[in-house]
Amino acid sequence: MSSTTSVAWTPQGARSQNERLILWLIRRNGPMPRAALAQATGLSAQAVTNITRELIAAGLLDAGGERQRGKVGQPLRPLALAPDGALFLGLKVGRRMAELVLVDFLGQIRQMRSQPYPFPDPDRTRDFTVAATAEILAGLTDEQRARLSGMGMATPYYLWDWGHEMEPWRGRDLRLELSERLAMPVWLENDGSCACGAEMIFGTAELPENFLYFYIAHFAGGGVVLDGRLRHGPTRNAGALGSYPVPDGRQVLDVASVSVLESALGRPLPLDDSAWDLSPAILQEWLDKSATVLSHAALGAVAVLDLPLVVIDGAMPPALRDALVATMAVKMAATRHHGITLPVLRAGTLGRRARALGAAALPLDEEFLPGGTFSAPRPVRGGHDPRETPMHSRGAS
Amino acid sequence: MSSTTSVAWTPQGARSQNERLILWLIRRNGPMPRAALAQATGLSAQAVTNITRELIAAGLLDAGGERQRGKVGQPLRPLALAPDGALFLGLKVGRRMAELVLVDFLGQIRQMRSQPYPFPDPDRTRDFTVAATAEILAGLTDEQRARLSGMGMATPYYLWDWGHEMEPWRGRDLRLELSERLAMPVWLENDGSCACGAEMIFGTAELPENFLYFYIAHFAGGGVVLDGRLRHGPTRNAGALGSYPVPDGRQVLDVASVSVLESALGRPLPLDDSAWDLSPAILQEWLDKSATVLSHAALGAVAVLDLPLVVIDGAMPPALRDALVATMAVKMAATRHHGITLPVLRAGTLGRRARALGAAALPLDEEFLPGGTFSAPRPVRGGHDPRETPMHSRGAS
DNA sequence: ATATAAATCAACTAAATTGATTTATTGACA
DNA sequence: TGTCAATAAATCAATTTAGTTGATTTATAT
Repeated sequence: MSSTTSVAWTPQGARSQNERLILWLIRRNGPMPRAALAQATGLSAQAVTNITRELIAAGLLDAGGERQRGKVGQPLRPLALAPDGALFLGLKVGRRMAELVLVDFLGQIRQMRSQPYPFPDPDRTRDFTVAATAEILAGLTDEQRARLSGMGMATPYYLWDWGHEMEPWRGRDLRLELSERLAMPVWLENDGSCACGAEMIFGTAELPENFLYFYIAHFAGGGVVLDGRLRHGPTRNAGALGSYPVPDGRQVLDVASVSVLESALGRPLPLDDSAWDLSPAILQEWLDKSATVLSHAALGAVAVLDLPLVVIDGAMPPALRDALVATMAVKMAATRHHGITLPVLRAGTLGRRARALGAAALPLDEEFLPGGTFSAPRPVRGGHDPRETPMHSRGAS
Repeated sequence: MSSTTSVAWTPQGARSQNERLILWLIRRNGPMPRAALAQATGLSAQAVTNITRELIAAGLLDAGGERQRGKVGQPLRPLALAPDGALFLGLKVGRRMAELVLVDFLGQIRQMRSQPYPFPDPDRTRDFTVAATAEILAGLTDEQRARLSGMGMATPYYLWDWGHEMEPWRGRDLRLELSERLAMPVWLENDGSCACGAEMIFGTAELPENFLYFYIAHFAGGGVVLDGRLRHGPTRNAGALGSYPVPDGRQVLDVASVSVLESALGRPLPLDDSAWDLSPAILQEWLDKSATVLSHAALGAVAVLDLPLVVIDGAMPPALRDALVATMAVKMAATRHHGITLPVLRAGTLGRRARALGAAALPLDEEFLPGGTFSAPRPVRGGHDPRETPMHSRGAS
């Protein structure tokens, strides 16, 4: 017998859920008139009127858009997300650089601060974050500060396993420390899953309900999306694609990561979007081996989960990412795959920015997305669960 | 942007959902008093009173159980599932035998018919099913016939790929044919997923919310359970563990199946629960190789999905199944698994009966389980979705 | 006899629904 | 070109579903 810890439905819980659903539909499709929302949700026109009235009063939706005429009947009045409806901070802690971004309700980056380092250190990362946050907050109006939902953090898990310099991370709870210093709720999620979440929420391409996502940076990671929801798993370790076992007793991370390429090269690669100067032989060998293990992992995931799409993104020049996708397609077709349908392969749309954007999406998810779209953990501060508070109780602006 | 086709919540939809939740809790925990149900669901005692009153009137719950005294206060009056609340037919079509069972609301097998064959043929399977169903129906009262929810079918997918004798299955829709001949709704699901669903719904061991399930019979298959729900995937091919790619360019089904063991042996093995007479050398080699590929697949699934448990069951003597579990545990620990927590391994509790029981659970899921627990497809007959009809509209018996 | 806890009764509330009404447009016709 | 019916969006008013809360009844242990 399996234990399903479902929770009962109540009329009281419905409103908040339906508010989130409407915001999500507009985020996905762009500005929508109320009639289209009624159709998409299955709710009555009246219910949509009631819900959107409150969302407009709360400053989350904007009804001021151009009326759409042309068809018979009253013209459509599209409702758009209000860019200033909420603001979010996103912190990415990487192997060689930390990055803090301020993102608005539409996913536009409004501010950005970064700090490169030879290796990440918890104390210095905390100090950088506190200082950079203070700087950013100083530039906001009172109204904007009141609408800051919180901060999300994206870091690789098990950092301390990656070298003795990273040992200080063991046992540290930077999320808690930041939440106390900054006096705001802070969420934490694996960087690969964050990148995947960013692609779902802010990415520019249409995505199916189910797909696998690889993110290749200094480390290799990723995420799994099922039924439109990013999975995190019981111990928040789902999408640990770097740990996926591949032939020869190795794992994906032993082969397909930028750190492997840097080792072969004997020098570090640029941290910005400038071109990578690589010898063709080294590049080809890395591409070949990486594509082999990644396609092996992709096929395994497809056998287990029946996924129609695999997205590949990473902190690398777009041309290299596209070459990796192309090589994977060849390798995958050449592997025995009786009984499974080969997935479509596609490059991601966010590249280097994906992790910080995904971090910022953690508080957005918690407050504004329908149940578990991005599956964020509970925040540190406060005993109350924001999911239980309807958005209109934020009050009109 | 990912597309989430969520549906809005309404007070009207809540009742049916909460009825299912309460039935599920009692199915899982055994007879429960109303107070415990209120606690488990988060609903008020009054709401539980209202819901259970209707479920009792509909003949699905039985309040006649012994009062539990011993604690201070009014004694507990446990509510139990009514065995005759609903009946279900389950059809398993295997490589060497078809089996039809009649199962009651508690999961007890009340009737069973079987037909062995050298290989399955759609016409003969259909005729057997129609005849056996008529026989079973003839033995029921009118009341019982009215409470028959429908039939579920468990078959391997892509049967026609397994030999030219199975070619007639290509393009056949036996589900539709049976639904028309029997004038009842018929559901279809992969046999490995059915076995997994049976373990969830009728199994006797406590299971976590997330686990992987292997079912080793003539073919190898399985299922994945996430958040207490069996996944089927966009094209109903999730849990295709037989197609999982393993080292040496092979797949799980090339190594870990009873058909491989029969080939090595040069003769078929018994279809009932009698002991298997195997040479130790052949057995050991099969165990060794099978355990290797299964543990490889299990580790991959754990990397992607963060699963704490792997269940292994199959159509084989329990001792052999247990030996397979033990061998897998050794292999898995010996594989490199940096960054992942090894799952617990455990044998299933249903063995040979799992597939037919799981087939019968398909209509049960559709009508009585909370949303998508077993993720059954929609039935063939009728335009209406039984999920939208509250159970008490079935009327009192 | 009293405290305790289960279960129910009665009254109230949240958030939908349905049906009638208002509003702004297109397209037909004088 | 001006007027009016048809159309469809959006809103208003009343109703329904299915919860909740607080008071009451009931059966037990101490």
